Amino acid sequence: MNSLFKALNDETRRKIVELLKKKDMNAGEIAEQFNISKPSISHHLDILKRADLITSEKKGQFVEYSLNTSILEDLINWILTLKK
Amino acid sequence: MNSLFKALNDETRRKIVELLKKKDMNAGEIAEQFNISKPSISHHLDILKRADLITSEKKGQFVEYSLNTSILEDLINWILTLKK
DNA sequence: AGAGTATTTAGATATTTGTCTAAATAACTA
DNA sequence: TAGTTATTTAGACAAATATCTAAATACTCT
Repeated sequence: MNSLFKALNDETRRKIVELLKKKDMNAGEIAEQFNISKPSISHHLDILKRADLITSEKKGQFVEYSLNTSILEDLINWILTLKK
Repeated sequence: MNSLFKALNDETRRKIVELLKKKDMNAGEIAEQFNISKPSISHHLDILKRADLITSEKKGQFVEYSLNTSILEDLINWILTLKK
């Protein structure tokens, strides 16, 4: 739960997640969408991956990232317990 | 959205929110539940309040805090857009 | 094998954050 | 009014975080 909230507590990472909702993208394509260096984006991707919010797959020299929506169930359930 | 994720990105604050789900509590009662100084708890309450997750009402010399679940709608909606 | 491209790792740095103690503010009580 | 209790504000500090550049790794292609 901690890693999930931590991962989403950053505007850049939330935007990455929103991008990946539309379609899978490789690291370079993701980085293009931001005015942030590639190493920084790589770091954000790592945090999202540790939180299980995204998965990655090596495709030749590219690394393709995909959204993993199943983990969001946990988040929704936590929130719903608060709303009774 | 930013302040909401920031507010929830802390174990102590999430526990405060869970406590307030059960019943309204004043600042001192909340602080009793943690091994953290009262000023620190006061700071956490301030962050939760800025995120609109809780409200406060002065009652004599006490300040009573309540959970505001309506703001959680925004959070759920954001998550649901990701799940399509 | 060597050059070029994609991505990550390492190390540095400035900012943010959670915590503390001490002091200030506010309200009750004798 | 003076003392006590409840809470917040102020200021300091260590740890965490987002970012950068430079270098390393991994893959492609001629």
